[in-house]
Amino acid sequence: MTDRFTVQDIAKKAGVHSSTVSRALNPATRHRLTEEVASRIIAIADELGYVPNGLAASLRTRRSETIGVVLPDITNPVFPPILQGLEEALAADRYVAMVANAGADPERQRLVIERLLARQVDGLVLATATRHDPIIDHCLKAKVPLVVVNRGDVDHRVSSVISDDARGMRLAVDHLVELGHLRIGHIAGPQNLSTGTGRLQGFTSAMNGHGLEPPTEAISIATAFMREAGRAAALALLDRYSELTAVVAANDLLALGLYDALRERGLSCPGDVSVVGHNDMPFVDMVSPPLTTVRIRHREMGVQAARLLLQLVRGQAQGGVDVVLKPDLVVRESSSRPR
Amino acid sequence: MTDRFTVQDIAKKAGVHSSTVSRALNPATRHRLTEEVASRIIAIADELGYVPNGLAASLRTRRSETIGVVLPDITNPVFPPILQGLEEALAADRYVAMVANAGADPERQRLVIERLLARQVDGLVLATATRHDPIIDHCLKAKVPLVVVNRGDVDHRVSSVISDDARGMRLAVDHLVELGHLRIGHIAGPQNLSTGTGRLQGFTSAMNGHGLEPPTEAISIATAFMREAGRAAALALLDRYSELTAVVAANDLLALGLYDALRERGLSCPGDVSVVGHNDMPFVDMVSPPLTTVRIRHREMGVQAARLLLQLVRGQAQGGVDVVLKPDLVVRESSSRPR
DNA sequence: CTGAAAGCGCTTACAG
DNA sequence: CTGAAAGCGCTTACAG
Repeated sequence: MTDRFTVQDIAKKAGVHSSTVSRALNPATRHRLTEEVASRIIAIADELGYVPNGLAASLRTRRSETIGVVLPDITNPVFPPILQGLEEALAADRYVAMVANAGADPERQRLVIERLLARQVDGLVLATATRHDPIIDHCLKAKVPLVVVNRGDVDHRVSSVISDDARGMRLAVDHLVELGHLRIGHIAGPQNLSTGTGRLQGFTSAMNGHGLEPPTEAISIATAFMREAGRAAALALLDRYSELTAVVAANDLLALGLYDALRERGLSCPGDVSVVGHNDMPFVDMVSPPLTTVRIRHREMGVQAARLLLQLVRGQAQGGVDVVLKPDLVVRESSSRPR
Repeated sequence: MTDRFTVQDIAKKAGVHSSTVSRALNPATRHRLTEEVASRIIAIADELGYVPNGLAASLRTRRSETIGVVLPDITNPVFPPILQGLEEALAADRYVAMVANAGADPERQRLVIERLLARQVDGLVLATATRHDPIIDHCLKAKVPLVVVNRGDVDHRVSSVISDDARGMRLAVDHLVELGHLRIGHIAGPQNLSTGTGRLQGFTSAMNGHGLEPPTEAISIATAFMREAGRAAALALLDRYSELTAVVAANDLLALGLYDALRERGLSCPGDVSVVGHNDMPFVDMVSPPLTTVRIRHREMGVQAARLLLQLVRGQAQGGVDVVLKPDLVVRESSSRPR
């Protein structure tokens, strides 16, 4: 923020008033000026390399054209594509994203959101939402336009972009049942996240749809959507439900943790245990064996979230809208007929 | 940006002047007030849920406490850890990152940077820099504090945080030579990027250090640091230098493309060809075979970049400083003795 | 220790 | 079609 040129500088050079400069530089008001005056002003601005002070403009117009994005963990490979889609759709409307990695701690998340609000973001995208998140209440009270992405708000107080988890789990279970599996386990995600509960419910009802009733020991809940937590949950599962011939993991990271556990127990995949993941995150086609998984279009998720939010910001839409993306099954080599 | 409370509102409630409110709310000036007045003001601010307008403050103080981060492609797995480190170190100083995905097109990059400057970022982190990047001149002319990350500026006009590529390639080549390899190929990165040239030079001099002179056909230059470009460069390399027993790739994405090419040609790794990558990006320990690679501490890279930039912003340092990170070799299963 | 005033750089009703 | 004025919400020399 050094000594840049201002509308005043240009006004002086052009021999006009600063308000005229402002009108000339704004495409929407340019037509109200004499052609000659407008082009003279623009020429001078170009010559000086004038860069408008967006802060001053925002203070006056009360729009910052900035969106805050709150992530729990940017190194989780599902978020970069979401961010890519978000950023792309926002940029098309000259919006810019302020990205903050807030971790899983609600205290820290609240602080991060406070900072974004202090910077006058026009709206917020939360990828951190838990099922009944008090932070959502907080945002709602502050009347910030808000969209929740990847994870939904069970109370439907807010717009969200999520994947159809019931469908995703049905695809996974149908695939395994078609291959001949009957004793299928599930490594579930944390039950305070909608993706955790939604996929667990989806698993159970998909099993029921085939007349199968998974025993309680078939379900192992991981403490986090992370590889290490997946490994721990998988070890427990393998120990107490050793008859299983296949496992559906609530996401790919958990599936990779399951791979680790299988290796430790000397079990082969898919020989001893077939595995299906969820997300189709980058590079799971390269792991050994290449992972069969449910594909979610994360980039699209980001694009939709940006559109939803921009409509909210402009008052062109109401909150409480859910965009539900349709996932597909990608069959690779981690699933085969049971022994 | 709705009707929030302002210092005026608080001043009225407290029966003081707005400047007194400002002083009470700023920890650095609070001590100049009577204990009683200060705490009364703070209590009222808390009660109203007052959130200061950072835009107005920035306009006045000429510091936005915002840093612009320009990435070529956030879905490239090296960037999330860099971003994580950046964001973490910035947040510690109450700074926030505006992240823009600019792609590889210089025109678009320039536009993106212009937008960030218009929003009055206090500094810029560029992960997009080419070896002699005109955009760096542009930023220098605009006098924005600037740090280049991951890729260096060959002209040393600007501070950068990079990895010691000569050392990295030496580690890779030494490892292969120790295993008994003599005919080693190199899949190089684009030669307009410092990582492309630096690693190619590093490869050649490491080979020379062992009295080996790689023939011209041992080097294949990829058009981009991407898996598909790696595959294409690898196919060309395998065709024209079929005697090779090992390949060093300039990064892991290229190595994965090489894996694709080996599979297509019916060659095994490490049986027929040993492979060493560069970066140790997430999950290359899970691919088949687990990739031997040079580990760069990308998170640390982001942390250092943030520190360097913050010093620059505060005038506590000059530009033109290079922080060079020391990489290590991680031996996995893609490298073994030659047949 | 506190107040009153000025000003950061824009935009936009209001005149003419 | 253009100008003059006011104001967005802060902070900070300057008084007293």
